[in-house]
Amino acid sequence: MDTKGLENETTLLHERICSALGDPKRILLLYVLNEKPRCVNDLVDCLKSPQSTISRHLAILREKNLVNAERQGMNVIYSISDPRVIESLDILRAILRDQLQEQTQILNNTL
Amino acid sequence: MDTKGLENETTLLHERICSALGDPKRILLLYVLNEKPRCVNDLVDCLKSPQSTISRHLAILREKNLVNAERQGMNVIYSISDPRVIESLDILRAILRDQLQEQTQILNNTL
DNA sequence: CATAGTTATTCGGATAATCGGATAACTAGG
DNA sequence: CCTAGTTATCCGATTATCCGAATAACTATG
Repeated sequence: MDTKGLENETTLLHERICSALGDPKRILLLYVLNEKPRCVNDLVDCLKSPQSTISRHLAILREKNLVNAERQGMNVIYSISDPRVIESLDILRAILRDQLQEQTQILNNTL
Repeated sequence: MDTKGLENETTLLHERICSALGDPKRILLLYVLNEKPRCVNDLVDCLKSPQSTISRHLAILREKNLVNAERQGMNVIYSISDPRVIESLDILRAILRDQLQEQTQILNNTL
């Protein structure tokens, strides 16, 4: 098999997208922003984390083009740039749900 | 909004699934295994990485229940346990493809 | 232009992830 | 049982990531 081309592509996929999903707060940010666009301060309130932390995570999501940042007066409004990211995460969420269900099933059978 | 429940879920999602996708070699492993089940040695040849590295990554994918391991004689055959992981990755790949296309588009317009 | 509000960046320290060689554990075959 | 082949784990070292306080940069308003 042509592992060469596939390897290049997966490396790129990781660098440009997956690495951004490698932190729980960034995943949460994406879901919160999926509800509606918000400014940084709102996100600070939502996630109850220091502003520098939020801003840094937003910078990473911005680098990967997963969110848009639009200045409105003093605020910068962040929004999801591609809803397919949520679609993708939702699939993983469904996998997790089934895994958990399977585990409790096994637990119930052994009792 | 109920950030509490969402936060718990995203934390779990990260711990149990997304963290496994946080390494380019593991992503590649998933795609290679998606073609067909393979034993560790085959994967070592495919990825051209030391056996200990491959085995460690496989252990992580196993922990997260993203791959199955089945002993067959001297070999351990690994396979994808849930094709939806690939489905999810393919969506991210599509996003990446569009991003790249958009970038080259911009590049062409400025020339 | 001084000030207050908002956001971005810098910084050092702490934690976690990854690597590959070495070794151990396991399995089949002679 | 001894050996060869396969896979898993251990280990130290390197590298990467994350954190939050402090600070800088930017924006509107008086």
